[in-house]
Amino acid sequence: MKYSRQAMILKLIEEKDIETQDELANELRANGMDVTQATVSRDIKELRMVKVLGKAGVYKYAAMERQDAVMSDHLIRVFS
Amino acid sequence: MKYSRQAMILKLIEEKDIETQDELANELRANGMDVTQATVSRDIKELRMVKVLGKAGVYKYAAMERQDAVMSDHLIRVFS
DNA sequence: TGTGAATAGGAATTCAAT
DNA sequence: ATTGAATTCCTATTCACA
Repeated sequence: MKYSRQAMILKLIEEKDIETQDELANELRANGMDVTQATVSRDIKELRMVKVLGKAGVYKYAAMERQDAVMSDHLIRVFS
Repeated sequence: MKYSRQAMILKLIEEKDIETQDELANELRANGMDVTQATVSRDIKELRMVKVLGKAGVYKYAAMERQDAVMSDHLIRVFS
């Protein structure tokens, strides 16, 4: 089921640094969710996730905060 | 020169939606800066830019707001 | 350092199929 | 609608070099 999987994705990226979609797919499978990279890619798109440069200078996936007001999308800020 | 190119990159992504690094390289060349995708990739990394889902449901490059305080980098917000 | 050419690796999409 | 397999496309990095 899609929504529990997407919820799991958001949880996973908070708990650990996920560098690739394959890695995320592996984590999901380790949590009993059978899924491929293609689906992870679609989930990432729906969740409007991004790949950001982490502190260690390594790329990792991150979630966007929900924002319902009108906004531009060429300026992004990282939050604590 | 690297810094004027990176400044141009930030300007370009504000002016128009850039979907790929090749497209960005083309724009830079159209502005007299001879550059390849490899360098654009490195610039994007240094600038901590991200690829976000734009309003039209199409991916585009966007800049991160400067943030010097300590912060997590798994939660991102789009700004107006 | 900074860069390009080439490549490897990663991600988005197509094309079924359900 | 949702997904996987395969493919295409895109990006990060390697390797050489200025």
